[in-house]
Parts: sequence; structure tokens; C-alpha cells
Amino acid sequence: MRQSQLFTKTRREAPKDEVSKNAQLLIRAGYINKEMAGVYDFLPLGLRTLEKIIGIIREEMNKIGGQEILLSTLQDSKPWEASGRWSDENVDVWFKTELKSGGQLGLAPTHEEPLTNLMRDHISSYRDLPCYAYQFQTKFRNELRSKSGIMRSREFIMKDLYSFSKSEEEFREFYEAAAEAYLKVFARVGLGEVTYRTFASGGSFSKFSDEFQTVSDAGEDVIYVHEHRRLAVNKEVYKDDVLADLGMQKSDLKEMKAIEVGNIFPLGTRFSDVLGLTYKDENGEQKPVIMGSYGIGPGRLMGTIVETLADDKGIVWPEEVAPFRVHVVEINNKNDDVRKEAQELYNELSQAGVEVLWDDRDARAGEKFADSDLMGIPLRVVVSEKTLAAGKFECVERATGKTQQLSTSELVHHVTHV
RNA sequence: CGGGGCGUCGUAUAUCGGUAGUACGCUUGCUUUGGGAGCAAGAUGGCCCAGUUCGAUUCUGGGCGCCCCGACCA
Repeated sequence: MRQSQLFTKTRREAPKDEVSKNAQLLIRAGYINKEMAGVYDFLPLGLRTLEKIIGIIREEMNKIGGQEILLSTLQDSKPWEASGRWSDENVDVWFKTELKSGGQLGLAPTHEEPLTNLMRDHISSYRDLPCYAYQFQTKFRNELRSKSGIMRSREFIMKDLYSFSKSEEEFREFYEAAAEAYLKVFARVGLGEVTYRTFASGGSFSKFSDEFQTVSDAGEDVIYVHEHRRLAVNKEVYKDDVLADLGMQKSDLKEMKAIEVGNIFPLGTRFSDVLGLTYKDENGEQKPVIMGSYGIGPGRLMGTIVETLADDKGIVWPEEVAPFRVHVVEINNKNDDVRKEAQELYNELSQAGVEVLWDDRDARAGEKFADSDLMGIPLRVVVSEKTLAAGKFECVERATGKTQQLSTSELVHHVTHV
């Protein structure tokens, strides 16, 4: 698309009320808008990136048998009362409201209860299992203190998957498949090198769970990394007996700050028991369904990518999550030849299926380059009097600064065959 | 929830108990065109409510909002 049509503008300075790198850069580059504390809007560039991240997660969830659904945000209190999670003493992040006709409602902070409840209508036999359902859905959590930009907000999109299995073995098999899928997601969004499957507490659900932690100074968690095994242990379970169980020595572990980008939990029969989700096995015996839950916050993941990969000039997107693949930057567009050449290049790339942002604004080179660096599109292609004279475009990789002179056909080949 | 800080054009900042300035952005014109240009002319601001005062953006109280540290984080 033409950058002159993009309604967002870049800013030279970050708003003073944002301290976190992710929010500062995403706001400056026009990806997000802050609505209020802990509540952010996604603007055209930000939505494109968010959708890319969601697309990657969706592909990986589908590969392991996930079926996509969309549950409601508004929640009836009953299933939550059954699980004991309606009361504010047990769950302190509820946003609650009421119907005009009377009766309390809640804005869902998670979806174990409604989905377990719903599954009672669909699961009754061993033939109905296993079953895996997931969604990308907006959660509301009334955090006492939201912080760190889009990393911990009060309204956010979460991918939550729930597994329903016949037995502990069947559950474990899927649990491991989900863990593998998670690692693929983090690798695809460019965080593979710095993200570790991390042994952690299970909170109120179970004894243990697995987190996926991305090493970053902006992180809220402290983990102990076993680099050789590509595993880590959360500080909350960093104890002698746990380490012995995992076969780890303290001397092999390195303490690091990290961002929790995903978390998977064995739920056992915690919810199926209280909500009565059972099935009949081959012998006609009634048994509770074994469950698990699996979460990733695409917005938090987006923030983590910015925190982890940005440099002093701005955002650096990995190809799979960038809002556009190529940033065509024309310089001195009062020159008709430059304008024409840029238009032709834009058409060629677009026809080849390449997503292009074309900076067709009447602005000077310095401003355009600075904006381009800030926005972080992977490949910048400069069109100017210089490149016209040379007969080739100047192509600069955002991440590395590597520069190549390419003709139109070489460029099309370069971005469509990598 | 405990503690600390802050609220001035769109953004970032300065000043002051006596008509609020600068930079960037914006509007108009001319020049300029490979790393956030120059000249000229313009528009735009004191979070809200009270109190003190001849006079409050400034002082006091309350409200609302925002940030940071801690606690919490299914």
C-alpha cells in the first residue's frame, strides 16, 4: 500500500507515560494506540503484524488437531460457581457487570468453565475423544497494576486451547505435541534462539506446568537456563528436590530474566469433576475426562518480539510477522522518472504476490530512512536518481544492514524464493 | 492493595502568584532533495471541582487520570 494513504504517522518522540521499549517503539511507529492504562488499540500496521502472529499460531494448532471455535466474552456465573472461581476471593481479576433484567455477568478472564460445560453436550462416549478446541478471543483481567506496555494489559487477545482426553497417557501424548508446536511457533516468530521450555508451578491447577520463557531484561520472571538441554526452571520451583527429579545440577544453570510467552497446564479432572464432564469407556464405565489448557498471548508475543529484536533505530521484524515484506522508499519524487520507476517496481512486486509498503510521501531522504528503520520492515528498496543511473535498486536488510544492488527481476526472485 | 512520582498546544519540554515560551508536528508560500532541511507568515495549550488571593497554570484540599517499585499474575 501507499504510505501516503496510511492514516498513522510516525513520531520522533515517545509519549512520556510509556517507559517500556515495546510500547514506545510500537506507538512511535504507528502500530498501536494507548486507549488507557493497560488497554491498547491495534492500528493498520499493528493489526497486520498481529494477524501474522495469529496466523502462525493457527497453523500450528491446526497441525496438531486443534479445531477453532469462538466462545463468548460475557459469562454466566453458574459454571464458575461450580468450579469455585466466581468469587473475588478466589479469582481477583474479574470484571463483573449485571444484566438490566437482573443477575450478574462476568467478562471472561479465561474459558475452562464455559468450554467444559459446553463439551458435556458433545462428549459422552470414548468414541468422542480425544478432542481439541481452541480460539483467539479477547480476555479481560482487572489487573491491579498493568505494566510493560502491551505485555500485561487488562484487555488482550489470547489463544487458548483445551484438550479433552480419555486417559493420562492420551493426555500426555497431546501435551508433548502441543509443547513441540509451541516451540515451532516461537521459532517462526524469530524467538527460537532465546525461548526455553520452562518447568514451572502449576498454580491452582496442578503441581507443575510448562511455561515458554523468552530471555529478556524486560521480563518479569526469573528462570534458570540449562543451555545444553534447551530447558529452564522457573525460580518458583527452583528447589533441590525438583532439580534432582529433572536430573539437573545447579552448576549447569544460568539465572536469567525472561518473559512468559506461553504456558501449558495439565488440568487433570479439576474441571470435568465439578462440571460433570464424563464419558463411557469400552466397558460401559463412566469416567471423568482428562483435560489440559494451553495459552499464548499474540499481543504479548508481539511485544516480546519488539523487546528482543529491536535495535537503537527501531523495530526489527522477522519476515513471517512483518506487516510488509518490502519497503519501497523513493527519494526525490518530484523527479518524474523516479516516481515512474517506483510505481513500476511497486506494481511488479505486488503482482508477484509480495506485500509492499511504498513510501510515496513528499519527504526528504533522512526522514524516510529514519521512519523506515523505525517501522522495521525486513527489506528496504531505495528508488532514486542514483539507482536509476545505476540501473539497479539498492536493497538493504533491516536486521543486518546488508546491502545489495538488484534489478527488478533479481529483487522479485530474492523476495519470493527465500 | 502498600509505597513513591507526575498531570502545561497533537508530541516533548521551559517559565512564572501578575495576559504562557521553545522544539518537532500542523497550515500557507518560496527554496531544498541520499540520513529527521532553510527562510517567511500563521493556528493550537494550563485535567476537573472547590478554597486562599485584588489576581491561581503556579499555593491548599478533593476528584479523575498516568507512570514507577513492591505485592499479585488461573
